[in-house]
Amino acid sequence: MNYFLVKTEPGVFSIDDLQRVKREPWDGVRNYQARNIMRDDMKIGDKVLFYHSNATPPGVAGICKVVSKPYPDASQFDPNSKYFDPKSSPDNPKWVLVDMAFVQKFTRLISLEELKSHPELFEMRLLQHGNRLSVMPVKKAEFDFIVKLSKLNQ
DNA sequence: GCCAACGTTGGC
DNA sequence: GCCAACGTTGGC
Repeated sequence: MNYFLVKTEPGVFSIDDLQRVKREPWDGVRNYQARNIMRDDMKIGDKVLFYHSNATPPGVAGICKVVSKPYPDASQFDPNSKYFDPKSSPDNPKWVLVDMAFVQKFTRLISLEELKSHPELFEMRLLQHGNRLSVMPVKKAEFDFIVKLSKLNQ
């Protein structure tokens, strides 16, 4: 099993939204590196940290999991979507996604500040200065450590 | 709202 | 293929 982290702006789609709808196509990713990770590395059953970006504070809000194989992101073909890509076509889709399903909302948000305070997490891609990738791999040890943090009172 | 860090685009 | 201009991300 592999582990990952995905970013989302809670004003657009939050962990509460995922809990409500249970399952969601992870659409709108328009970065080749992030796409390749979804397409090539994510397998059904993989666990994913659900990160709230552009939030106050930003941080890991819970866990979701991969529940589909990669398939074309429908929003790329929709001229009314903000994710429309005129250079893509159904014959030759540029963008793929996987479906994510709700697993758990943490009882408390693990803020970016708190993540930065733990040497065990210093190597996380998320914490590297200037990192903007919205889909990234996470080490099992890092994943487990963050889950453990979520169970502490602070 | 600012700005650093990048990724993308397009002229040449 | 280079590279300047531009756009986006995301913390602060």
